[in-house]
Amino acid sequence: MNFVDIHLEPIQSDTKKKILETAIDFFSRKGYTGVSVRDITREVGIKESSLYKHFKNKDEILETIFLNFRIDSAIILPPVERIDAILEAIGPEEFLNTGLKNFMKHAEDPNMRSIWRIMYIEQFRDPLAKEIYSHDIVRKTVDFLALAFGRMIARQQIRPFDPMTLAVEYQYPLFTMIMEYIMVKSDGMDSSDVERKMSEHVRFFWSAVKP
Amino acid sequence: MNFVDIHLEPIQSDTKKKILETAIDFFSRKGYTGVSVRDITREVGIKESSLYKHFKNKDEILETIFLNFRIDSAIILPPVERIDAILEAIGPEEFLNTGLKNFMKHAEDPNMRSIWRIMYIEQFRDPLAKEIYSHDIVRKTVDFLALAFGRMIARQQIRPFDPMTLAVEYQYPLFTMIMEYIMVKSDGMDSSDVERKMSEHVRFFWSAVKP
DNA sequence: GTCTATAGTAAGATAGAC
DNA sequence: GTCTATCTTACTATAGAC
Repeated sequence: MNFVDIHLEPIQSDTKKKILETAIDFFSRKGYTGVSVRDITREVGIKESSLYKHFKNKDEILETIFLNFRIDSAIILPPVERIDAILEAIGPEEFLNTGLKNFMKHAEDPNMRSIWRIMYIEQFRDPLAKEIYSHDIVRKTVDFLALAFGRMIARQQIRPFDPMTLAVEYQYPLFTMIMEYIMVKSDGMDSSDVERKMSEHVRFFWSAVKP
Repeated sequence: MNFVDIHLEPIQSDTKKKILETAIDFFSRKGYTGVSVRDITREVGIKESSLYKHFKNKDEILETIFLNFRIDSAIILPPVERIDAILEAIGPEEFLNTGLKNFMKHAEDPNMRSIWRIMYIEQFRDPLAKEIYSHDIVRKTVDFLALAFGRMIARQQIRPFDPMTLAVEYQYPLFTMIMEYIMVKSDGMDSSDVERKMSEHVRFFWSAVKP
């Protein structure tokens, strides 16, 4: 995974990258307040004082993680302007399946999954984490889907429900499943049950809305 | 709210109760590792050493919280044996609405909502919290619903889908909505949007499965 | 069951040599 | 950019007087 620092510059230094990856791993398992700078530097193999040559303080590490989450999660959804073109090309059922595939690709990276865990935890403690999760993930996704379902209805590709209701009905179960998926994978367990649930959901939803 | 200690004895002492409620409040906002014994005793108005007359250590406070969550969350669902009687009495749509009402009543207590936040946070860090949330909440609820939907199908009260699929389709969106509800309420914000989403979900689901 | 006092450890962070 | 050394504060927990 390619990280950027808080000035959006790519992180080149191996040590800085290792600090970040270790922090991501530890924060995701113990929470930000449950991990000390000592824990991180011990794992990286440097002294505590050296860490401060790479990050101003412990908080800047978390900021960096949040920033990279923002950037990398932004590409899960295609731009709103492309909705019509996509619906034209592949139809609504495949539209939904492709969205799922996009997320799965995004979540292939273990670092990314760990960052999801961090967002889940820190949203309760950190106002910025909460803002990022509830805005960049929840709201953005639901708004995008409401638009997409609106277009599907206009094209008579699905039955005429309220688009926002459809967006919630489609995405809210997925939010729970995504959390389960992140959990299962980070425990090194088999994820096929969760993935089956996701496919089954798309199927059920489609059967409920198809014309 | 009436708490019990780790030996299942009701907590009578006002100080012990105040320690527990303060811990619940603080843990729910900053996480277990983000709150010190000092933070708690300062708020309660006692010295740190006094806290150890009530709890063996910091960990025992968390154990007590988990135990009380287990006990109080267990009464959200009626016993499995009563499913048929309930379906007989009120029918499937009202069955679902009543389930929602039961949860809402359970979540009326601010302490209870704070404990839900604690479970959300600590499941990522604490194996016991994870076990409680994923078993006592997720699995138990879904299994209960699968049974209930199976009975509804046998009674021809809904269309014959796979009961487990129905359970997931019904409950997984609610898990996300419950989390939203807990969040919104603990921020002192208006919860009517989330509550509307819940009702709307029951309506949508019912329209998808009704005979 | 409260307090004062204190032990012993761990925390975040900095100074300055190399 | 790494290290040693250190500062200061904060942490959990206990001893013992009242």
